[in-house]
Amino acid sequence: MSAQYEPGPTERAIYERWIEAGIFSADEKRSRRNGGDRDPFVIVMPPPNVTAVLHMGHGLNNTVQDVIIRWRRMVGDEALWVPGTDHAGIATQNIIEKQLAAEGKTKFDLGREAFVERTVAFVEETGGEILRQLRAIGCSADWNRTAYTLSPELSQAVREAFVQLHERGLIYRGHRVIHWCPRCLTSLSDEEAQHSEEMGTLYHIAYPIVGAKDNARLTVATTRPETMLGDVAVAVHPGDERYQKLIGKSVMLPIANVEIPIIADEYVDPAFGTGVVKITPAHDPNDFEVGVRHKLPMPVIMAPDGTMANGTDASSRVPPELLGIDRFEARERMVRSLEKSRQLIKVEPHQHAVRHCYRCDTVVEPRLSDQWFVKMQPLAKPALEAVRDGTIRILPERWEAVYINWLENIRDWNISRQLWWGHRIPVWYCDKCNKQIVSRTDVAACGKCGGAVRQDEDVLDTWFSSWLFPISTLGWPDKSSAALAAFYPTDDLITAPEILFFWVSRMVMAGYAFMDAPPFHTIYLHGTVRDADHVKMSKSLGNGIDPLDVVSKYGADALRYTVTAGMGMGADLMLDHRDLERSFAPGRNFATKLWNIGRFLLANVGTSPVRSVDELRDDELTLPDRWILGRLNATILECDAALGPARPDRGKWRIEQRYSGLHLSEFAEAARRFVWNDVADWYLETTKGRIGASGGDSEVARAVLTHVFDYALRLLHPIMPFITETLWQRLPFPVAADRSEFLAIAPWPLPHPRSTAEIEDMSRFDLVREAVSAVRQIRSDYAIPPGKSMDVIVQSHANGLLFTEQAPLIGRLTRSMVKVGGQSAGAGAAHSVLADGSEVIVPLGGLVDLTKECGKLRAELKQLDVQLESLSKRLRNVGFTSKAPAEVVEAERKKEAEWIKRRGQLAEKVTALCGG
RNA sequence: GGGCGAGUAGCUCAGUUGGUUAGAGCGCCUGCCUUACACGCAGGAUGUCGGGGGUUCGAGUCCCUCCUCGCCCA
Repeated sequence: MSAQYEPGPTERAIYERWIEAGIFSADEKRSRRNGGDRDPFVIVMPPPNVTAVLHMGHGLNNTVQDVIIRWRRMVGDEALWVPGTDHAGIATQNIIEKQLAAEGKTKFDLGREAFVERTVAFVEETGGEILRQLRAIGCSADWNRTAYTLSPELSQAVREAFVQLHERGLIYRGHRVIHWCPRCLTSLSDEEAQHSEEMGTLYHIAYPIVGAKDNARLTVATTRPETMLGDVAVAVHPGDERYQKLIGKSVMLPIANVEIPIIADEYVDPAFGTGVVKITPAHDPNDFEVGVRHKLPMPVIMAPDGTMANGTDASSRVPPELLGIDRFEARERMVRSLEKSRQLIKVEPHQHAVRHCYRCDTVVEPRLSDQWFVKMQPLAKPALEAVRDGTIRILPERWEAVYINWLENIRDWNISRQLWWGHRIPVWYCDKCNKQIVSRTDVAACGKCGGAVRQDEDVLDTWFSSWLFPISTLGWPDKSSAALAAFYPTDDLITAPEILFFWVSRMVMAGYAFMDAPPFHTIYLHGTVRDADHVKMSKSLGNGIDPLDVVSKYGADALRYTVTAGMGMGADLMLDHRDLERSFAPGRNFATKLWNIGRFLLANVGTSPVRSVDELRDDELTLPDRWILGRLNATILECDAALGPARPDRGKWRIEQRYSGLHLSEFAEAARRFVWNDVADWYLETTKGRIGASGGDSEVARAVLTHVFDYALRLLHPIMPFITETLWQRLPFPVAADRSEFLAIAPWPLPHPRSTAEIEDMSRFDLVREAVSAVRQIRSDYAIPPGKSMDVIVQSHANGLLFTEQAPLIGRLTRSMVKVGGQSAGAGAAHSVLADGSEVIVPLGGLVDLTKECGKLRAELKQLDVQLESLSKRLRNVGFTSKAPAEVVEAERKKEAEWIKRRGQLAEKVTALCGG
């Protein structure tokens, strides 16, 4: 075995063997729902963009999923992790358009068909690269089931969903103001138009009142003066006394020179600005509502690309000198012009929310247009109820409130995108008879008049396909799909909070809408990966970490362990991109530690079969054996408690289980503590004198050490699959043991019932460890070189026998000669009093510093007195003894007795040594 | 403006329905290349649990209030 673990070649080879053995493939027939003998456990992967490359966000997200799916696979579930990608309409189209731009072309030069062909070719070549990268971090997805939103199967599901919802009256075509990205040239949903607080400017502009004798003017406040060319009215609140007399009159719109009415509408906030607002129905969603109420015209004064233009109903509102000018440039020019004509009254800084395109960050332009919408309220109802009644839980808990709040105020979903890349909307229009045909299959001619038809030019929002992922990837709408029967509903959905609305809540809606069942019972929202300054990692900011870089430097296991251990429930993960070594030290160090434990074990235990721990008799086991087996038991219980329960009991989460489980960092810590602090630091050291010796005890030590390491590797496998598999493959095993081919499918450890004897042994060995620490502390305090042997005397009333038995071990662990009982060494010794009142004495002759020794003991005594005083005070308090639970009081009494005993020992020592 | 969350060691975070002397990793200090491991071993230091008030026999944990930061939604 090499002295250094080499993750690179090892990981590749092992992954290959797993794939060849097909252990990641789930079998429908084995699912209990299909008559098999295993509970299905299913995770559907949040599909990355088909053009994406792996970043730490993916690394984190998929590590979490893999830890969970590997855990369930070992427990014995029919574990299925469905991988896939989505076609990412806007993002992918942007890439191709950029390529074209570099060639001096636009998509219009190619035409729609050629553009789509080129995009398909691009995706075929580079797409799915990210899924190959996921293999490098060990992801155990069922690659045979890899899905893609634009595949024929999933496209069929999209059409079926659209048509079904349309038939149910839940999809309709609407004419209204939507969010428009002038750069992507498409509409966006509310969720895709993300607002950020920005400092803008509030311009107060004077609109002359028509027919007023004294040249009176109304002052209107706006942050977007360029849109005033589309104003069709100014509005005041109907109850605003300042403007009562003006309602019904009109003002002259500056620059455009159009006369527009003064109207009254409840929507106006009289306290904001001057209490007068301009109404621009085609370029503001609220103004649009006002426009509808008052039956106002709706002139569009911008082209789709955000330049000023006389669009629908605008006649010549935009003056020639502004035509073709970008909206922001137009804003400045208009402000200058208003200033010149003294119609700019005031300019003040103003903080407001500005919406940006979530794909390209361009400021979104509200724009009047025709789009397809999904009516959300009926779909939201069961999705809301599912979380309220515990059918679905969200971890961390606080997100449930966010989810509920969003669904309660849900608005209709604009699913039209003016793109070429995506699922074309399955609607055909007959120009002859105006019939509109919504169809699952392509339509060639109008069914009513036989006239020619044309398909809707637009495509669907990418999320309209990904919201179907849990059902479409399993075969829906084919109701006879074996996969759907075996694996739906799925179990956990693991993703980042950013897409709770985009995707997660919509999947819940789709689950109920199309399967009448929730898609999963657990939503786990993990944190965000940030750099050392807490800034979210991103490629554009240059603060990203390439997971493959980490894999090649330190191994996938190091990456996975660091991520798992470093991430509290819902907490963000901080990693320093400038110092990978330090960032991933926890994982790398731990992997190395495992490797070295393995080296020790193989060098000492060897490879010949060991005895099975089940056949070891109690009287053969040493105290350390019983202790480590007890610790293993406790660790298994801790890991299970941190991870589970995996699913709700009878379809609904009971309140006491609802927020437990999936505490991956606690799972990682429990397993690490066992391996490092228990096995390596203590147990392994105790075997050093035993394994080499002849006789039966050597076999006992070989068996126990092998067993605890075997089980430790099983517990750690979900987190560090490669190194644990490598080591496990080399472990010696009992002859008769029924051993699986891979650790990846080896049974998850089960705890043994703990006996009273084991619990006693635990505290007995703890006392031995305390004695060892006491000796080591003395060695350190007196700077006695580690290599130099010392004499140690242990005096114990309570546990003399224990120390006599364990004296050789204590001696070996401290490099000393331990004698129990015997005469005190008097003044020339260092002392330590243990919890049970036993004393550890190290005679040091002239070496001992009496002042130092007395100071140490006195400080300890003083500290104990303070604690004892507070404890005794509590016990004297009748309120405490009468009101606190009996077992709490009892424990405190017991503790007091122990402390008093220890105090006596200490005080005696101080008197004897330091003269009181 | 509305809602939610966080503030615990230098840093990142645990801390279960209130109940031992508040923990871990990384970092820091001291000594060690002790034949598994210096990516390590042994020992050590470090906290008015954001401030204030309250409930309670008992508060990091529950309530109120203030301060700071973050997120989501208008």
